[in-house]
Amino acid sequence: MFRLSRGAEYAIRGLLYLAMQPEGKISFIEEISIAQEVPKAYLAKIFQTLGKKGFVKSYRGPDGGFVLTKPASEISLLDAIEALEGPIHFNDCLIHEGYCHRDEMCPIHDVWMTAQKQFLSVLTGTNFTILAEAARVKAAKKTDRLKEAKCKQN
Amino acid sequence: MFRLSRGAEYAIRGLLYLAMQPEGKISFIEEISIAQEVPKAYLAKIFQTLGKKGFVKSYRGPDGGFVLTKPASEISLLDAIEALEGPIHFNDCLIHEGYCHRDEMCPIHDVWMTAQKQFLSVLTGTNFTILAEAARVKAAKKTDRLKEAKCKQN
DNA sequence: ATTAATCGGACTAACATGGTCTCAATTATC
DNA sequence: GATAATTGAGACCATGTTAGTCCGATTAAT
Ligand code: SF4
Ligand code: SF4
Repeated sequence: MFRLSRGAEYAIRGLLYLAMQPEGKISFIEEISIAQEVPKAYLAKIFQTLGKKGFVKSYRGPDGGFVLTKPASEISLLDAIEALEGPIHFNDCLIHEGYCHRDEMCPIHDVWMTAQKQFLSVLTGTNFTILAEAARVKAAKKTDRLKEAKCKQN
Repeated sequence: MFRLSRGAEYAIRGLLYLAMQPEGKISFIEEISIAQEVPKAYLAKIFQTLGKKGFVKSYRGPDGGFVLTKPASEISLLDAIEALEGPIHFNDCLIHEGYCHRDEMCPIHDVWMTAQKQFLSVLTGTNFTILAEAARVKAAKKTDRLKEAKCKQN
């Protein structure tokens, strides 16, 4: 179906939130879920798998929560997605050479290969510092637009 | 899940088969299903939707079967896939501008946009004459390899 | 009439998705 | 030490999608 799962989408939003916090600040699930508009219970489950995969560290008890375990620059968008969805293969024949016995005579195989390669390179080329920075820029632009609109009203 | 559905895979194989036949030759389901290793009954259903979408024309009765309605060069890989799976959107926010109200402040949105654009351009850039030609080249190479191997044995 | 093919749709089993809910464990604070 | 806030683990569930099968109706060539 070529569509990002909801779970992965939420994982990305969650990690992005952490990446935008001051270094080392502990954020708890409710805070993230409200800011990023993700169902709290679901987000909690997602962060558990994110924890198991080693992207976040958790603290229990009051004032507990989550922080990133690595610098945001070392977590790519692909990492986040694959943590939730598992490895990406556009078609079965891309799981490994010879998985589909038709691949050596199949002209479609190669198309999938290049398509997937390009796709993955976009996702690996984007990490969470880039995203956090882009978010700040976009937010600034948005407030600019709002100010401008207000100006015109007067 | 970012994976091609079985149905679309079969549709592509079926269309490729038709594209490789001499112009205007009628092929029937069983023939295609054997050549392309697709479950016959399933392929039959797939060809019905392919018919409704206007890619193939059908003839009933004995000696009936299917032919392409347009030149193979005018059917892109994307056409084939979307005929079976419906339109492709990597993420909900790509359905249309504003579908996700976060898109104007979301840094991830733009990444999906470029990723999807690239992906679609690969699929639209590949049509069934290209594929048919590539198939012939690959087949030739394969028989070459076999001959070579036989040579070495002696 | 027989036969070979598509047409149309009902039906199914298995799996994936997108959650919720509950209870247990941990820990800061009073 | 009691309380409260937080994560941890996992059972549970409703719904939708996938990948088919199967059957009876229709069409047309012989
Ligand atoms: S695209 Fe070709 S190689 Fe890949 S699964 Fe389909 S038939 Fe096999
Ligand atoms: S990527 Fe951003 S804009 Fe797209 S659906 Fe997720 S939050 Fe919305």
